[in-house]
Amino acid sequence: MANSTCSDHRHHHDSASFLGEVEDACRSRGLRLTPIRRLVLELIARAKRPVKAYELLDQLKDRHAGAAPPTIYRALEFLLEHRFIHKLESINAFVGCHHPSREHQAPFLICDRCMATVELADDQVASMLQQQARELGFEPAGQTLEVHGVCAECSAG
Amino acid sequence: MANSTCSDHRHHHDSASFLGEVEDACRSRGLRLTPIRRLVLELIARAKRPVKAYELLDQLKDRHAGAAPPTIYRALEFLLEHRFIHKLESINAFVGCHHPSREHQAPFLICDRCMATVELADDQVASMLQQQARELGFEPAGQTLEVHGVCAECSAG
DNA sequence: CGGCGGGTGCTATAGTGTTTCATAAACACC
DNA sequence: GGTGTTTATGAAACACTATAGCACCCGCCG
Repeated sequence: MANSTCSDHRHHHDSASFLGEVEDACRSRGLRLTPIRRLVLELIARAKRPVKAYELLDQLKDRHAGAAPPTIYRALEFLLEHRFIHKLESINAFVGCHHPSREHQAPFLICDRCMATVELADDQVASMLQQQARELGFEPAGQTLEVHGVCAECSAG
Repeated sequence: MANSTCSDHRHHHDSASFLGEVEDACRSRGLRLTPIRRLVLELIARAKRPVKAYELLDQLKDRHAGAAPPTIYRALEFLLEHRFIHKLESINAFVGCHHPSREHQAPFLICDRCMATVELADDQVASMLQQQARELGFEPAGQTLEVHGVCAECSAG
């Protein structure tokens, strides 16, 4: 399973267009996509799989000597805050957001064999959870929806 | 919000009955609920909130000198494997399972202010996700469903 | 007896994330 | 342009989360 399964709606399939989209978003929202942040985003965008913070750090060091854990975590914090990337909490890794234009809390499928992931386009699940939460007087702010299992390619091969 | 919101179906509300349920389950399934495992389960059951591994370790040390990280993690592994507890991946903490008898992948509400949690009884969300996954050829094995936000009590007070 | 398997004790280490404080760059305003 | 404020970065140390590896013990079974 590649990191792109659906072709029924527009979202970036290459890192270049993703970078461009984020740049535009930052310009129009007045956000500062500093060199470090851009580099980190680029590393995430280029990876075909979720990437871990210290992997990013190692790669970042090549292009930015002196990078330390806070360097990476600050960049990740920024990118997360503005929803340019997602954190997969169950594996402590980060992926680019495939629909950065829309507000969303997308569910992820995570293959435990090859670590490939798919971000589902579905909103329904998140809405249902929000509604259930509100019925209990709980004001929802964010969700983590992650399905582990084995992807088509891995179970075939 | 207390750690018990629904009254519409049976589940344990006190740690004693929970412990009993788990003991029964272990007896009938031939599992070894060793003293350490039982202690850890008891600590989790007594807590009103999700508990972190090293909190458990500190508490365990009082009753079991020489306990070290592996001690705790082994016990947790056992309890997770047999679904007597859940791990909340987004906060690295553990809670007792409120419906240990049924197979389930329950969604959790997690209050970011007071850290209280609710395990929803709902199956629908998990089923929907499973179905969506299967339609993509993905064989689901387990889910992490966690909603963060602010609970009724915290937004009132 | 002897060996196997699961559980435990213990040390060390890997992996993940944060605090702290000092410095520097960008921005807002007069 | 200067000044004050906010925001980003550099750097070291630290805190938290989790696992590896190996020795040992004990119960079980042939």
